[in-house]
Amino acid sequence: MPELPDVEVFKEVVDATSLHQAIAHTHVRDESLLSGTSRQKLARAMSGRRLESTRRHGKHLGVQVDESGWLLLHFGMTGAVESYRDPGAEPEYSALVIDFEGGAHLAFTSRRRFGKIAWTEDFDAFIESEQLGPDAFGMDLADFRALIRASRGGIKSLLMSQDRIAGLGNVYSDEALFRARIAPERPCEDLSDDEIGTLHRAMRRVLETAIERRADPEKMPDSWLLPRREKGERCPRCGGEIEKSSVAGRSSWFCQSCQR
DNA sequence: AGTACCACCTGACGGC
DNA sequence: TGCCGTCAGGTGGTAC
Repeated sequence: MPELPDVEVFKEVVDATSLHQAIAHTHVRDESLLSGTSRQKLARAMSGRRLESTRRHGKHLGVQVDESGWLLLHFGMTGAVESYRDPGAEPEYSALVIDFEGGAHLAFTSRRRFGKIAWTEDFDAFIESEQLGPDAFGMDLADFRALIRASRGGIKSLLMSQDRIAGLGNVYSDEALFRARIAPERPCEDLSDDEIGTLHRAMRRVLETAIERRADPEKMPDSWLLPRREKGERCPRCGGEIEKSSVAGRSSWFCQSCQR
């Protein structure tokens, strides 16, 4: 689930609920998610300190812990952050729980356990070491055009390549392509400058709208593809049948007649 | 460089 | 009801 809009919403949750309170305890519930750090290291880095700010890059969320460093969260295919006050309300599948003085709690969950928890002293260096491309939102048209012009493969495959452009996953790359009326398997080199411009605008619009609507699939506009990713569904534009095929190893949904 | 396939892990859903 | 196969919005390794 968590692509750029979802992670942006998680960032807002942390910002609204969990900053500037002293950390009483950090509980690592699932050690297997720790990457390059340990239970002891995390506890030492975090206890008594405060969460000061957050940053998002693509699908990664960074939470700054005083001057000491950054807690880095990646959500995999299932995962979320949740804030709550009643200790009995700890969510199922929590992998990391932070207790604050004053009674609030923040949980990072990972149902399928594809999530990742890391620690770094330098956020930008971490992003670089993960070989992530620029954040999809930070790419202006010139950057975006240069990226596509430098690529050979299919456009959807490129949009999902986190090392080239970070943040889009299967669903929102399908959505941007649907909006721009471009077929997912179109080779990058075939796209006209106009199409690249249209796709850039479509991508930004899709991400903005999804964030505004709290990344909740139920709340996406009727004109979108997202509510119709199912066999037998019809295109909201032309009424044609929405099709599914395997593109870049994932299930892609698209309209054969609108998208070229 | 780009892609295809498998693996990781757990749960939901449809078919029988 | 219950079992089984299939699929799920991410990523990493490997092989071509």
